[in-house]
Amino acid sequence: MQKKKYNIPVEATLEVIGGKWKCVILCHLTHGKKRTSELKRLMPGITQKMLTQQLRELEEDGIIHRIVYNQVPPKVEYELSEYGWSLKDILDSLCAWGEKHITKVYGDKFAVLEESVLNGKRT
Amino acid sequence: MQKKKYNIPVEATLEVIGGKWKCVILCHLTHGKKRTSELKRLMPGITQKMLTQQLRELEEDGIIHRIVYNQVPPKVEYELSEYGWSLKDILDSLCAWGEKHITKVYGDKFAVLEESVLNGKRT
DNA sequence: GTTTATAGGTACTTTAAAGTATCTATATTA
DNA sequence: TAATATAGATACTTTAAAGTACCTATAAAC
Repeated sequence: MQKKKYNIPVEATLEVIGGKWKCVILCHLTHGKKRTSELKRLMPGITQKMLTQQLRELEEDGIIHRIVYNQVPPKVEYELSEYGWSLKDILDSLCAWGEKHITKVYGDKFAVLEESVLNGKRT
Repeated sequence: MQKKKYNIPVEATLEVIGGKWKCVILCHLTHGKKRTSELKRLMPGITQKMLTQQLRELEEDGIIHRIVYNQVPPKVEYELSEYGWSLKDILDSLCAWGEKHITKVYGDKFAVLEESVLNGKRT
């Protein structure tokens, strides 16, 4: 494997957990293994395609494990790998900062979680 | 200000420090205030436009301060605000994980940092 | 025999992110 | 007088990320 050159180590981290969805997926997985349909419910804004795409990439990077049950209808579960668990502190602090930030900006403990307005734009 | 709805707090964090450059800029600023030209040197892959654009956004979000010296040629410095410093732990752990990941994947302590190959593609 | 649930594939399109090129200002230096 | 350094603006283009629509399989339930 050729060496990738980074100008600063954080670039390597972002290559693995960067993007719109990966941190969100991983945060959910820190609360235990989840099957595909659960993840979809937890992330109402994600599409089927993006979900599987991101899961595949995380799997390739060794961050999560994919557990396939041989049954119909299909059942697949995802869980953090041991390597994925090494991201726990990062994920927790990202979540914690987000909570505080929401409080600071919007005044409330937490901006209302409604199943509407899932398109990522301010209402 | 209307309330933005997040499905999980980490989304709020990503809104502030997500994207290709912001974490990199902020990591550099954790080592002290930097003027524009310094940041450009530290991030050989970034363009003038992206640099100022990201700096503006970070400033708007209250993460950094822009200090303008009234002289010619112009001198402008950027530093983390107090609020920005609240991201210190996140930034440090992102960097630390990146270092370990590079070691794991590429075997070396650190993939060679060369000023070439800055286009973000594997060589 | 049609519908349901589950997990996913794939081609195509749209949108957002990022990059390129060219422009500004002005005191100082050569 | 022309070049230099610095920080930035702006219009435009390219590329990458994300989204849409439609397709597969199969056992069980209705």
